[in-house]
Amino acid sequence: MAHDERRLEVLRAIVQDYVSSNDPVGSKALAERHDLGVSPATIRNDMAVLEEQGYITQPHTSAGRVPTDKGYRLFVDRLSAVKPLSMAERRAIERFLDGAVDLHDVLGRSVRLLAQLTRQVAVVQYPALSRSAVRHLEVVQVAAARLMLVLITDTGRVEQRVVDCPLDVDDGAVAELRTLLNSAFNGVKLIDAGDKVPDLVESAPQHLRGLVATVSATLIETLVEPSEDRLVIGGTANLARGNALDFPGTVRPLLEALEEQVVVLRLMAQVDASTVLVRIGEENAHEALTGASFVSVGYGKADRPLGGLGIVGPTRMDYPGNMAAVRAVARYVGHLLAES
Amino acid sequence: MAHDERRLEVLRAIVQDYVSSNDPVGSKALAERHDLGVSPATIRNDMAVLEEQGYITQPHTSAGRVPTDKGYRLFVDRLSAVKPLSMAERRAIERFLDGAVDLHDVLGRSVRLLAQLTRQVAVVQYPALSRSAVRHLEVVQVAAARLMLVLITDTGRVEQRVVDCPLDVDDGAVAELRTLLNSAFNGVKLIDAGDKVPDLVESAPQHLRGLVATVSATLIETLVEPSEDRLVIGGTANLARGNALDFPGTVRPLLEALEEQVVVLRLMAQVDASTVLVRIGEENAHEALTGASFVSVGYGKADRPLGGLGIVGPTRMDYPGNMAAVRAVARYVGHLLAES
DNA sequence: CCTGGCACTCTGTCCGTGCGAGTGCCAGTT
DNA sequence: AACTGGCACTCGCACGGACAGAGTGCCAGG
Repeated sequence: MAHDERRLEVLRAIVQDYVSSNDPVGSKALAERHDLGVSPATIRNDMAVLEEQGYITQPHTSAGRVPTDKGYRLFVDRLSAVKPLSMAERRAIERFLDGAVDLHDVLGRSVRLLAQLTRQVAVVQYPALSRSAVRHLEVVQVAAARLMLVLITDTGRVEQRVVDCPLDVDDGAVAELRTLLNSAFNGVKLIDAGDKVPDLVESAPQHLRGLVATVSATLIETLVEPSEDRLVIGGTANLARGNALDFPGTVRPLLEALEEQVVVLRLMAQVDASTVLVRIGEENAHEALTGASFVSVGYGKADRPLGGLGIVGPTRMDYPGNMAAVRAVARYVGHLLAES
Repeated sequence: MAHDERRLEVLRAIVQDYVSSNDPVGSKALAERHDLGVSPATIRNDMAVLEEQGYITQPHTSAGRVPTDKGYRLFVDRLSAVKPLSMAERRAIERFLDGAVDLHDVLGRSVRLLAQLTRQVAVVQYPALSRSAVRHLEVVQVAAARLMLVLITDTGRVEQRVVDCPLDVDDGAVAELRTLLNSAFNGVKLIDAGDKVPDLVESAPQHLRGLVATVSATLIETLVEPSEDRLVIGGTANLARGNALDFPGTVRPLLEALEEQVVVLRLMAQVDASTVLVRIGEENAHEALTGASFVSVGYGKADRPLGGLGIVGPTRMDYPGNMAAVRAVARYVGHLLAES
C-alpha cells in the first residue's frame, strides 16, 4: 500500500536529516525539508508506528526521533543506493594511490585516503598470507647455527623469521637449502604449503633432511599463525571530532579495541570482495563497539579476497557515501596488488 | 641560602601534588601533606615569589597554583632523580619483550609495553636504515623487465623496492647481479653505501653495467629517503583518559600530529642514547603539542643510536617515573637488536 | 485517511544566591 | 629579619527555580 511506502520514506528522511544535523528530528522540520505531501500531524502518526516497530526512538519525551540500530539496518538494506563517487573523487583515489613504492606504502596510503574520504577511522588488513603464493624464499645465514628465513609473496608481502638449527650450517648447505625450498614452494599458495612438506623432506638429500625439516616447520608455523595478521589503522583523530555527541561516554574503549586488533580482525574475517558488509551498533556484539558501525569489504578476487578494508564510525554516519568510498578504494587496492 | 632552597622544595611539592591530584594546589594542603616545617602563610609568600619568577601560575584568582612549563622544566632539571624501576617492573619488561620473533614484533611489543608502563601514548622508531649495515641483498625477478630488490639489515629490518629495468633481464643476469651486489655491499653501513656505487659500476662486467647502475640508484634512493623512516605508535587510548582536564580543547590536533609522524620524527632526530630528552609543552614549538610533553631516548649504541623511542603525554605527567620507563625499555630494545 | 488545533511534557538555559577555597596583607611574635 | 595567625576579599562553582521552545499525543472535523 501507499501507506507503508510513505512510512519508509519518512524513515529515510529521518535518517538523512539526523545524519546531517546530529539533532533529533521532529515532525515539523521533516515536513518542511522534504516534500512528503502530508502535514506534520500525519507524519507524527507514521512516526508513532515506526517507533512501535522499533525503527526509531526518542531520547526523551518531547524530543525529536532518532533512528535505532534496527532503523539504520532497514535504511541500509532497503532505502539507500550506494552513492556513486564523483569523477573528482575517483581521480583523487587514483592519484593518491599511484606512486606507491611497495606494499607497506600502498596500504599506508589506502588507510589515509579512506580516513580522509569518509572522515572516519580507517582500517586496512594486510593481504592474508594463506591466500598468497610464494614468489621467493630466501635463506640468510645469521650465525653458525642460525638462519633467517625471508618469504616474499606475490602480493609483495615480506615475512621474516629466525630459525635456530640443531647443528652448524655451512655455506654450501645454505645454497642447497635455498634451491630446494624455492623449487618446492615457488608459486605454491601458502595455504597448500603444508602439504608439500613431507614430499620435500623425503626428496631432500640425506645430509639436509634435518635442516629441511626444521626450516619447513618454522615456515609453516609462520604461515599458520593468524595472530600475525596485521592491520594498518588511521584517522583515529576523526574520533575526537563529534566528541561526546557520537559515542556513549568516551571513545576510549573504542580506541582500545582498535589497538587490540583482534576484534577488528574477527570482523574482517567475514568479508568477501563482492558485497559491502555493514555491521551496525549492537550487531557487532562487542561492548566497545556500542554505538559504532563497521563498513567493510574485501579486496582482491571476489571469491577469495586477499584481505579486507573498511571504516569504523558512529552508527550515525553517511552509509551510502561511506560504502561507496570503501568499495572504490578496495577495488583500486585489489588492482594494484594483483598486478604488482 | 636556606631561603631559596625551601622555595624549590615548595615547587617540587607543588609539582608532585598537582601531578597526582590534578587539582590546583593551595598553601594549606601543601603544609599538611609535606612537612616543610613552616606554616601556610609562609608558603604563600614563597608561592608569590615563585609565581613572579614564572614557575607557577594560578588558573584564576583564588584557586591554587599550577606549575608552568618553566616550572616543570626546573623540576625535571634540578628537582627530580630518575626513579629506579622496581624489580617486578624490570622482570615484566624482560618477560614482555623476550619471545619476540622478528623486528616488527620487537617494536610492537615495545610500544605496547611502554604505553602500559607509563599510561601514555608510546612511540617507537624503526632502526634508522642509514646506521644499519647490509646483511643481505636479494634480487627477485617479478616480470621480464622488473626486479624486486629486498634489503635485509643487521637490525633485522627488511625493505623492498620494485625496480623497472630498461631491458629484459634473464636468469643468469639476476644471479650475477645478486652476487655482485652482495659482495659489494655486504657488511657495509648503509650510510656509506653511496660511496661504493661508482666502484661497483666500474667493476661490473660490461653487459651488466646498465643494470647495476639502475639498481644501485634505486637502492641508494631507498636508503636516503627519510620519509620512509617509520614509526610505531600505541596507547592512543590513554589520551581519552584524563579527557578535557589534560589538554586544552580536544586531543584531536595531537592525534593528527601523531598520525602525521613528521613532527615526532623531527623530535626523535634529536635523541641520543645516553640521556633522556624531555621536551615540555611550548618547548616543542608546535601548536598541536601545546600542553603536551615528550620524553624520549635513543636505543642502540650511545654515540650512534639506531633509533629513538619515547612517550607523549600531558605536561602534567610523572616525569621521574616515565623517564625511568623510557630508559629501561630503550636499553632492553638496544640489547635485543644488537644481538639479533 | 488526513488535517488543524490544543494541552501537556520535558529539556536546556539563564540567572541569582550561597558556599568554600584560596589568596594577600598586616600586625604581632620569636 | 623571618615566620605566623588572623582577617577581609575575590572568585569560581554548584544548586535551584523560572522560563522559553520544541515536540508530542490526541481529538474533532473535513
